[in-house]
Amino acid sequence: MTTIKDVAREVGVHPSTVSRALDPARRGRIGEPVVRRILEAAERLGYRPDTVAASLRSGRSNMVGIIVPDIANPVFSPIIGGLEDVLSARGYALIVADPQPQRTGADDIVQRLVARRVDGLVLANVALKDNSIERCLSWKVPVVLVNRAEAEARVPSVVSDDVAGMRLAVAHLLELGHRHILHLAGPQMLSTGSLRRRGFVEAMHEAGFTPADNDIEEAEAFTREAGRAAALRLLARQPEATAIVAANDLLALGIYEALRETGRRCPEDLSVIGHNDMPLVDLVDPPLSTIRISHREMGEQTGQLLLDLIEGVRGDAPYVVTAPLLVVRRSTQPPRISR
Amino acid sequence: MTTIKDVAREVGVHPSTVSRALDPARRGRIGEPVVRRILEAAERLGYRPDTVAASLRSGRSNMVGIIVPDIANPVFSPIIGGLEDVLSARGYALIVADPQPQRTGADDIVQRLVARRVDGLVLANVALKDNSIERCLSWKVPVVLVNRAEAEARVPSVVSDDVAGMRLAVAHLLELGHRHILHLAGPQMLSTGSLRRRGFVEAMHEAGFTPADNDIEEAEAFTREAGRAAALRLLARQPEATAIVAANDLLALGIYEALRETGRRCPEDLSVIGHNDMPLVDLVDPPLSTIRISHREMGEQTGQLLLDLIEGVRGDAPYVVTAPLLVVRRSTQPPRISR
DNA sequence: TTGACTTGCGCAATCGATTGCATTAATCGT
DNA sequence: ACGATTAATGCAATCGATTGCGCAAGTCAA
Repeated sequence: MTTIKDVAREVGVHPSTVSRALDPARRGRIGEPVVRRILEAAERLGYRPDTVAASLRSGRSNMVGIIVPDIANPVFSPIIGGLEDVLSARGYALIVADPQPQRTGADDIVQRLVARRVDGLVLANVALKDNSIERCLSWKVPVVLVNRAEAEARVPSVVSDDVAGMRLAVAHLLELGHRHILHLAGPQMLSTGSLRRRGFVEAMHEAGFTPADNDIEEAEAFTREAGRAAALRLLARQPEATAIVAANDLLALGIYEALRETGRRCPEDLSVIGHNDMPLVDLVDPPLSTIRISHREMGEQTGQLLLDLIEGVRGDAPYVVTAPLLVVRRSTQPPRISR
Repeated sequence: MTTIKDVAREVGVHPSTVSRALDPARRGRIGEPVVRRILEAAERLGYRPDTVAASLRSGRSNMVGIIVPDIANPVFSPIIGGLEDVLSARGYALIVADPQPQRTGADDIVQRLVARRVDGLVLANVALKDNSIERCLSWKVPVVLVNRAEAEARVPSVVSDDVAGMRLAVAHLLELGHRHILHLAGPQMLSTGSLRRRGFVEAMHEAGFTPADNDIEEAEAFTREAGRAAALRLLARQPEATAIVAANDLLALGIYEALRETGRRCPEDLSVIGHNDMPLVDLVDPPLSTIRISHREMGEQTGQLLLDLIEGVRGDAPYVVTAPLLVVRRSTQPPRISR
């Protein structure tokens, strides 16, 4: 491994000069011909700056960490992809950490990442209350939330506009002629779960309806199985309803299973609309109508925001919302002529 | 941030003593009571070792990098998940890098990761020939391939047993009574593409058949669209066939589309079997029979292997294959009574 | 010509932990 | 009881780059 000293010796200058010449930002203070010779020598010797040594002295590591509950989740993986994209374009590396609940708490992970001197942190773990945020705040490490909001907006976050999304879903069903619309909500301890529930209620209100508590059922997790179970409860309670809006595609697929089990058909007997537009939901039977969210774009926005924060471009804590899109497929249709 | 010096001063010993006391491996050389006092003080002061400083001196970073072509790909994300799992359990952090073809070559990424002093590298980029491997070899950084094999087995790799998988698929179709079986192959520049094609041919041979070149068509990418196009070509050429084994689930779904377009039905007119068992293929119409591969497990094995390599536990370059599993759903059934 | 700046670069400290070697104190064999 | 080990800890160099400060030469105005 050739170091900065080797280059310095080769050119006949002091290492510090090499350091400056190699940094485009400080290159200006060095004479033009010297810079050229240094660049040339560095190239020739195959010099690669040692990021670790640089971090130690400068305090910046050019690394950011992201904490996700499940890397393989189709919601989070595109977020990671988008994030990594903008990060690497600016020379940052991304460390992904997936807290194993049984092994170590999420805030221990924050510690570990901070010990690695990450310049910033992205929190994608969706639990509404956990103290990772406090940890970051107390350590003064730049942090942004993604796919998750915080009640007191102390830190910036990037989320989909759940109210707008729910508005789209409700408007679509209303337009088809549905009047009795249910909501299969996600876990209320999770950010998206509660946000979307609120979005649903608000959207219904705007349309002049007042959903009863009975019209909403909460699934215990964002899984097909939990969706199936909750749908069974909900349908037993409200057999007259003609449509359900689910807080998430997985829950919607759970509804499919519940319908099959109870001998109903989608969309003839019940319209179902999901949320997220995850891969392949256009191929299930029936193809799922849903609200499309560009998670990759959310990841990109998160990266931009975090980098701005790290590099001090902005001091405020913006709350970025990305616009959702209605995708109509075949799981929604007008209700049967009723009564 | 409290450093090792602070702890030393607090306890009244030399920093080096603290360093040793904190490392379980070298703790033995330090007196028991001193160790206790150091541990206690470290705890009380909230000491966190600075990983960066340690890396600089020791040369190890406790980080490994993984280079993947697409983080959001349902094949790779569970691999990353499994890998991260075993890595973090042993105190390693995982950097994921996703080479943007247009921006920077994959070997540039290798350089960047090496500059960060990663202790090891996982290559998941599937192109059969690229020189990342050479880079790693020349830099002597431990590397293992995952979901990809190399002709000359210079470096260890973890792959699914494609021959066994194809054997399962072929045996299943044979057992159902199919005799004219086609293969929709993946791109042959990709490791899985060529391995599975070979697997198919070999499995057919073992069963006493000799697939003609005409029975195999290569898709240009592992995507639904490429699968559809290739399936169209293949079906036009071999309208008499009763079954297709696809190199991958996405291709199988592409076949579904081609069938729909040409007015055939699956499984009545043609049986289709995929490969990977990616999420949700049990919900498409019809539910896809496929070969299940545990990508997460592959990721875990990769992690183990890499750590062993890094820590010098083993010097050989093992070639780990994981066993695939046949999952029968509804896209395969006995052929119509023919002739 | 001189004093005030500016420009270009060298000097040396520094970041925080690790580690080979040196040193002191305690233990042992005979 | 004394030299030889052994055990426990201190010392100081080191990893490779960054950076505040300082110095010398050059520039410019008066």
